[in-house]
Amino acid sequence: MGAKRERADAARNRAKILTAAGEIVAARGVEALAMADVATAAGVGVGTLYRRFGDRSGLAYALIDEREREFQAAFIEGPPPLGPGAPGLTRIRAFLHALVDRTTAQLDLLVMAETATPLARFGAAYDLYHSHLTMLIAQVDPDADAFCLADALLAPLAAPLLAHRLRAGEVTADRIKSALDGLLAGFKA
Amino acid sequence: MGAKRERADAARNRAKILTAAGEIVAARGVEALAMADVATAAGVGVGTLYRRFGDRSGLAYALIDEREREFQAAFIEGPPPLGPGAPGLTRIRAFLHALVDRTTAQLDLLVMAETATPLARFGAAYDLYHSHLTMLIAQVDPDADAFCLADALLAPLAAPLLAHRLRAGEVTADRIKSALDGLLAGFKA
DNA sequence: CGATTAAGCGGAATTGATTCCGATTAATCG
DNA sequence: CGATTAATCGGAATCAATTCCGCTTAATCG
Repeated sequence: MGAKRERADAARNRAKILTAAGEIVAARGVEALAMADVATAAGVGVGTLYRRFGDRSGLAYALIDEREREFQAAFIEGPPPLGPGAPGLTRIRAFLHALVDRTTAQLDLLVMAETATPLARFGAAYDLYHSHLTMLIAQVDPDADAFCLADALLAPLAAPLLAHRLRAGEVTADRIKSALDGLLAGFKA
Repeated sequence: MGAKRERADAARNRAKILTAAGEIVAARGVEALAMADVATAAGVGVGTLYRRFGDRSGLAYALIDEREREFQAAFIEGPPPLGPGAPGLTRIRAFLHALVDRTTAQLDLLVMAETATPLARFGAAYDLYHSHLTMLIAQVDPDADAFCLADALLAPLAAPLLAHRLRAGEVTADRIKSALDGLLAGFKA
C-alpha cells in the first residue's frame, strides 16, 4: 500500500492545489472549477495537477476525501447503529439514511466526482419510464410513495450501472430480473 | 407539437448523418464516434451535426430512437402484460424485465446517451458501499440475492439522481428516507 | 417566374481537458 | 558536501466537443 512517501515539493503543491480548488468552489461553485484556473491560482503548472490527481473528477474526489473518510470510518468501525453492534436491519437502515445525508451535504462535488462532465440528460426516456411506473405503482398500492418507489426500481437499471455489472461478469440479466421479482414480492405487503 | 416540417436538404442531411454514424459505430464502436469524423463521413459540416442533434449524446439518442419508440409503444399501448389490460403488479414486473432486455440490447449507445463523455469512476466509494451493504443484507437474509439487492438500494441514492430530484424540488431527503424504510419493511418477509 | 426571408450550411475559432517532454530539483549515497 | 537519479515541474501542444457567424438556398408569396 504505502508508496515511498511523497517528495516535499509534491506535498506542498498538493496542499496549494487543494486550497486553491476549495476557494474556487466556495466562491464560484463547481462548474467554475477549471483545471487551468486551479493551476494558476495554486501557482503550479497544469501538469502538476494531473500528476497529483489524475483528472478533474479525481480532484473533486480529493476535495471530498476528508468527509468521505469520516463517513466510511463511521459505518465500518464507528458506534452503533451505523457501526458494528446493532442488528443487521437496523444497520442497513442507518447506513442508507446516513448516505442520503452525506450525499446531500456535498451534492455538487459528488456529482462532479461521479461524472466529470456536467452529465447529459437523464434520458428523455428516464422521465417517461418514471411516470409510467409511478402510475402503475399508485394503482397497485394507493398508500405507497409511488414517486420514490419508481426511482428505487428504475435507478438500479440505469445503463451505466448495468454496463458496469454485466461487463465485469458480476451478474446476468436473468439474475437481475429475479432480484427485481424478489423486491416486488414485498410490495403490497 | 409539430414544427413546420423539416426543409428537404435538412432531412437529407439528417439521414446522411445517421447512416454515417451508424456505420462508424458498427465498425469501430461508440468510443470512435467523434463528431468531426461523423461530419466528414456524412459529407456535411460539424455545425450541421449540432443544429440537427444538439450534441453528442443527442446523436446517440437519435441512433437509438427507433427501438426506443417501439419499446415505448409496447408498454404504453401494446398488448398485455406489458401494455394495458393486465393487473398492475403484472405490468410492473413485465415492464422492468422488458427494460432490462431493452437496455442490454443497446448498452453502449445507451451509456453514451446518458453520459456523453466516457463516464468517470463509479465512485471509488460506490464499490465500498456496495460490499458493505451486501454483507449486511446477507447477514439479515441468507436466502436473498444480497449482491443485487445492494445495487437496488444504492443506485437510487446516486448523486446525479438525488441532485436531479432535490434541485427540482420534487422530493425531500426525509421523504426519500421514508421511502427506503418502506422498501426495507418488505425485506425478510 | 423573381423577390424575399428564414432555415440551414460549412468550417474556422473557441474552450477546456488531458498529454507530452525537456528542464528542475529533492532525496540518496559515497 | 558534490554526484547521481528518479520524481517533479511547467506549460506548450494536442484532441474533441461545442459555438459562431457570414454565406447559401429551399420554400413562400405576389
